[in-house]
Amino acid sequence: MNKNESTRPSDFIREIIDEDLRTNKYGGRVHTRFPPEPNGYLHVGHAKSICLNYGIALQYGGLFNLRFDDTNPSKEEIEYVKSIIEDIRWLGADWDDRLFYASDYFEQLYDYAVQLIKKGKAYVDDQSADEIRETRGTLTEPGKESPYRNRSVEENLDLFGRMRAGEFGDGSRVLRAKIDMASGNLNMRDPVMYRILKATHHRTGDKWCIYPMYDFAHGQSDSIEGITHSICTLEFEDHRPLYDWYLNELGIHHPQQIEFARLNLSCTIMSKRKLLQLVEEGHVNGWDDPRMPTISGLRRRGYTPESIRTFCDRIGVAKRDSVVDIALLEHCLREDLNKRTQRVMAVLRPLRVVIDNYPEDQTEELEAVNNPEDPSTGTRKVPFSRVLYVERDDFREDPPKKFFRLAPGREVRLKHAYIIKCESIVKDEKTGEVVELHCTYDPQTKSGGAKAARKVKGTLHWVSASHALEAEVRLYDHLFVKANPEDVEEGSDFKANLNPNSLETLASCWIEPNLTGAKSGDRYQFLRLGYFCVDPDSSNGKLVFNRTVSLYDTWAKIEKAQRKR
RNA sequence: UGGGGCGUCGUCAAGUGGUAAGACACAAGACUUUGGAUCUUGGAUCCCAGGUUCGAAUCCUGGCGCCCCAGCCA
Repeated sequence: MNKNESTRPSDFIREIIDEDLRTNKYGGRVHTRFPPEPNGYLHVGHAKSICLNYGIALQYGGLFNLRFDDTNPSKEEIEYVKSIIEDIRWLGADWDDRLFYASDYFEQLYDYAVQLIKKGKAYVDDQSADEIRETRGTLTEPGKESPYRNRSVEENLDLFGRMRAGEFGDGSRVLRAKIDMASGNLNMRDPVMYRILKATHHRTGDKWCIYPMYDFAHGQSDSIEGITHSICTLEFEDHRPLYDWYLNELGIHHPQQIEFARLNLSCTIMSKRKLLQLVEEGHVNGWDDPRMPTISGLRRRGYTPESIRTFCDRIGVAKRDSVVDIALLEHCLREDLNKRTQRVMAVLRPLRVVIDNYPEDQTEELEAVNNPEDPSTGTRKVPFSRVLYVERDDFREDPPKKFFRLAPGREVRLKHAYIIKCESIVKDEKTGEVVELHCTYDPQTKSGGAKAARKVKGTLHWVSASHALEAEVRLYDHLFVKANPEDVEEGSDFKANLNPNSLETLASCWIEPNLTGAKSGDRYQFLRLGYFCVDPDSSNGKLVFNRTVSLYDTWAKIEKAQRKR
């Protein structure tokens, strides 16, 4: 990420920060954080938050912390903290040595709780979870005060100490803040601060058997770290009064919580719970399945961190619920890949072509530009010979209007090579399927040659049959068929909208020999087809490619329009 | 019938009383040895209704609509 402010849009959060800087609210400091709970993998929605928080720190010359909100040992795992760290690094955010965990603060948090008890602002409640729920009231009715609400400070102190000591069973008691059971804001109706959970924590082990709730841990952790602007999503708006209450009662450094709308993307889902469901029920092949909106999925798919950052900049930051068209993400991807990716030829659905008038034993090394967008990347040699493969889609026995590709009697240019003409076709006797094309080439039309200027309507990519490498190619499409996956019939759920064709595997494709030795993660543009990257499933013997995103396909659009007529 | 938010082009999103940026998508065209890339062109009166004002998307009043909250989850 860079701090190029001219391209960075302003938003209401930066306006608040500008104002705080103007009034010297935090002594000119700007300090943000990203506070993930390690109970799942990060997705693009998190990327938006990371880019926002890190971007602001960078822009204002401030600091950015990574802090795991690990206050619920029953849901959290070390596997998730590892993946989260890896993903944020990959995205390009940098927290220097400020990697923290809410669990680092358990002792301090405990002390804060004791302070509140001493102030008469917190009490131990012996009611069961059910009783607490029942007495919380409803959206329209106030709650009832707990019979234990007015215990003495001494008794509360004693009980809380014994809770920590492990004298009581899970769920038998909680520590509650004493606020207002009649508040219109349910979060203020004596919220639970600590619960008893005899579970092993991935960092603190069995040291604790009481754990702070999010509301009690989050704001105080922000405070301890000296955070100035605590940026979170809209659903925490209702929690801000509580966030403020704890900090005010404790009289400690008071960051400002600011809420923004989380990212929603069309044709996919962002709920961690549902993503987990897709993984566990085998609808996808893991968290890093290239169809997943997870950072690890996007990475494996071939997305660049730059393209994701650009995307996050372009979608803006606001407070209204919104659904961003996934086409924008894909546009940012293509824009980046177009500039940086080497062009290469690959034939996904091969159709054999024999150039009848080309010498049987001859091979030419033709010069091919690596990237027309970046001449400094130079050229490479591509072998040409008598037997080639072209794309099956590039031939039609009975071509429709505006079809500029190969057909009986038609001429076409082979990229970097010659103009060829289709003289005859060979069909499978039984199925009638076209299995081979016989063509002639015009030696005068060699690319770069004297008479190369002759124009033909179409240009095809190709590969020399005897030189090409065989590869597996995985084509991906949107995970869901509807823009809004939740748009389903009564009684059904989002899985009904899963796209049955989101993955198509092509087992034997042919790619130009220059890709020998391509490594996992390497990205290429397959000419006229799209951007592809080498999947980690590749072995020495066989390369496996993921289609990151297709190229804009004007012909497909024309054809679709023709079908409508 | 409680509390908290939000409503500007198909989708995001600027605009902060002076006469509706930009991006994506879409459509049309130019160019092209990737039907790629690139370039040009096109389109919103701002949820509704009143009001204030010379002038309102921006201010006031009243509606309507959408989202979030009743975990000892975050």
